Amino acid sequence: MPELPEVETIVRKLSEHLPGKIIQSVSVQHPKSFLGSIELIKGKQVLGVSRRAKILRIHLPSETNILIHLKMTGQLIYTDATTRIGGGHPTADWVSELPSKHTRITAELSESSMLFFNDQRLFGWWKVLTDTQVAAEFAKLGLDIIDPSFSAEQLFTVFQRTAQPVKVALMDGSRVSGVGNIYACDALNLARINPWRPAKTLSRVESDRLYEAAKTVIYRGIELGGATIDDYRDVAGFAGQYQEKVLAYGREGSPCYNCGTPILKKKLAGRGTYFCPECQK
DNA sequence: TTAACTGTTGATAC
DNA sequence: AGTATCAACAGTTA
Repeated sequence: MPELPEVETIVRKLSEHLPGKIIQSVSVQHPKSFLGSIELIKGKQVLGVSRRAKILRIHLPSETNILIHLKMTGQLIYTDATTRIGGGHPTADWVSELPSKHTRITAELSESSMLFFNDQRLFGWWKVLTDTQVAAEFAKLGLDIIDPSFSAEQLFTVFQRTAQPVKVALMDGSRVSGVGNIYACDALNLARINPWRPAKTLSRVESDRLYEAAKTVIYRGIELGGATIDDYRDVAGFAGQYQEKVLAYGREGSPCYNCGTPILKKKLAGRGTYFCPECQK
């Protein structure tokens, strides 16, 4: 899925629509997708929507929350009365056909609005948790790479502590959150660092360069509404734009923007890794 | 036809 | 403890 920019794009849109709405009913089409009690969220009014790492959080009263992870193929699609009238909230054509074969959860909200959770591969989930339980979940995560309280210093410390390839360390959510495969490949290309370099061999200068590069590509991803390689869609069902601006990811054989050398694709820790053999030595 | 691939991350086994 | 591999699943591509 959806890495940090994709989830952030969804959070920003849902924040315009959901607060104030009442969850009138929730129907679960696939039991594996929903953990916890529907009764705890039914009739509750949405207070807000936020994000930590790649996890979306719907805040409800009484210290109750819905955490949502889209994993590889999850989608959250929002519709309301203005969607159908064709007013201020246009949606992709296929959205009117929902629920679809891949719709796993359907929530009916007040004011004729709906929230659909589609997830082809069934890795994603909704969990109903208390504030305390949410805090426990989040405690396992490293800070977001774009969190203002994260720093170049902290990233360097993360790298110093492991001999794993720097790409693996960068993508390890228990150390630092939000960087998935697409943005990791692009950040390393922008910083001109080889993905296989043992993390602890990076100099402070290189680590800082990677930190800035990662933030650059992630902010670019947010500005462009995320990357749609295959399944990711925004809440209205439309594709993002970052895939058209990728630096390395998916660009096998195309010239590196740094030096013109064709981008290679190899496997690193089981993940497709795109890099430039010349400037990312 | 079959095998390998896919944006995630937890569990498991060294 | 740290790290590498696999598995969850369905669909697409080679």
